Amino acid sequence: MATPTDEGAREKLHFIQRIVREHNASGRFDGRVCTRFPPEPNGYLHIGHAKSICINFGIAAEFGGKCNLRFDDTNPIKEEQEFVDSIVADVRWLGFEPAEILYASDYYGRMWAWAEELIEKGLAYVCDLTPDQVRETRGTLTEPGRESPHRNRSVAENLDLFRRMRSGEFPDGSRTLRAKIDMAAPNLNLRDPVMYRILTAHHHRTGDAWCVYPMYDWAHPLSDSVEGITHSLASIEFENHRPLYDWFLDSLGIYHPQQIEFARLELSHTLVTKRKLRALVEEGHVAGWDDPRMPTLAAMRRRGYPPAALRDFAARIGVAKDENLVEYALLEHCVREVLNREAPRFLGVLDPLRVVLTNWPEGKVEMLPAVNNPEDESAGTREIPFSGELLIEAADFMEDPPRKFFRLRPGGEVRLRWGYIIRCDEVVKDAAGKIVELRCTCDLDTRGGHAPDGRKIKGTIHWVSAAHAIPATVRQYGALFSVPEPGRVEDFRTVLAEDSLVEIADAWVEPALRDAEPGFAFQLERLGYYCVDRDRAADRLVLNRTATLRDTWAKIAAKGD
RNA sequence: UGGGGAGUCGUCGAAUUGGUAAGACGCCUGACUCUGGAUCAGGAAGCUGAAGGUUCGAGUCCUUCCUCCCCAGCCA
Repeated sequence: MATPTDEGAREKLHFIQRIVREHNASGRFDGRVCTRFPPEPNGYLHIGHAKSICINFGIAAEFGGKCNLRFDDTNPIKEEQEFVDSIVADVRWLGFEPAEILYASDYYGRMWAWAEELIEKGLAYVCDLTPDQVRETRGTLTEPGRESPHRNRSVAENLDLFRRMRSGEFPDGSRTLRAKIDMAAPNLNLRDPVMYRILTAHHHRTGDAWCVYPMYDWAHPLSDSVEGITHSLASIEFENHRPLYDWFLDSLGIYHPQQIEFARLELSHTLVTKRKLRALVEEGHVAGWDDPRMPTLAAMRRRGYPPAALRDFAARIGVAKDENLVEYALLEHCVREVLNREAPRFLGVLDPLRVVLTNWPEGKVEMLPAVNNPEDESAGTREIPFSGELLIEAADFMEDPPRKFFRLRPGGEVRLRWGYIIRCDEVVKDAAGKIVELRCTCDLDTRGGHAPDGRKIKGTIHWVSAAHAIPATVRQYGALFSVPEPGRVEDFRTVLAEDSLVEIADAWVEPALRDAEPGFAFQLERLGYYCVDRDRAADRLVLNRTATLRDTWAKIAAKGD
């Protein structure tokens, strides 16, 4: 393993990597590295969790250690098996295999024994105060709290009461086990924190075996200790809890991991708060936890984001302690980078405009070869049917175009991708003046798009053969919120973007896409990256737009106005 | 106004730890191009929250101040 003094000293390491190196160098954990990702199974994982997962599994892999997936399942009221299943699936999808999948609830027995040990040491007591009374006696940020009248019960009485709490003798909320620390501590977490509360609830794993459940602050350090975790990586809001983490472990005199806190990720134009995401789902602002507009991993998977892009994103945003708001554009960049390299290309038209080739032989259909992926020769080629009646993108024709518009115009020429060069001879309009058809001449000598006379054709547009194209419903997704920091607005519901989902029912794609399976990711040339949604039916293709392509023309056009 | 954290280009984020402010995304130019994609080349953009101080020299050390975040769940 590298030490801080060797060549590696010049590498750019983040502060956690540095700490681990120092520990390895000093032998604090005998060169061992063991981390854990500890989600509570009360919701779906989001992009913020992906950062944590990548850091925890990444540190373990980097130092030849291991990383566990441990469910922090200490609150049966909020937790469900559905969430543990989705979390396991999401972690694996992201590309990580836990050394072990464990549950804090696996340690309930040991935790109980340790609690009795603390009582015997005079460091914990059963308190009969109600929740309201506990709050009233806790003090405030500037005033110390008052000691509970039950603080000095005898060990025997505490033990007796504690065991009776477990046997179901007392009603919910009537008693708690509290650590006897310091009601005047400036750190509120040290003012005799609750270790156990009485909760008559069915637990998704332990069933009805318990009616007392441990609090996070008590359960977490013990779970870490049991598993031999070396570096307990937590988000910054747990920094205030570290003294308590240390106090429990030191009071018990058991193996003591090092807790290290890092800043959680904030992503622009979205929310990474479970509570608010739940509200979006429950209030129907989105179609579910995996609605492709959501920042959950399930949604990103459905949207077509490759897991490799998320890992790359996590690596690029870095690890530090200051608050940060990462621009969504960086995530999109990572997504495009992977997809550009891997996604096969196809042609499809979202807003069709009919083109009739007046000189094309009646009824003739030609199969034209097309390259599947210019970034990957091994992706091979396919054939696309070409005929005398085509559909092109309405935006690729302008009757009176501005300067620098090099697509189709009256009397102008344009190349059909992988096809022929055509010239627009006539614009057909309906009674309302709307353009409904273009009558064009096809230069029959330009098959494949090459002009034998060497003339330059600046524009190339996408198309499909009207008779062969298959219909598709396309869901175009954009940012869920119209402002960069919806989390800072009084009510995030007021800044929900109205056009975050635009469904196009009349899109047409080339026939090669007919049998594409849900999840299949590809590029619709000149439009963006798409994937087949699980909503697709045998007779109806449903596509999700994963991301757009960079659109230089849009910028030019916008400036022109 | 108690305690704990944090302040470096628009956004992230480095700086061998006192030695003369990386890189990435975004933005702007240009080249190239059968995706106005991709790629390539170049550019603008921070005097490092502020003010003092130490020093030949400070983002790095000292002092004072300012701003932001977290904590008063029997949530995690």
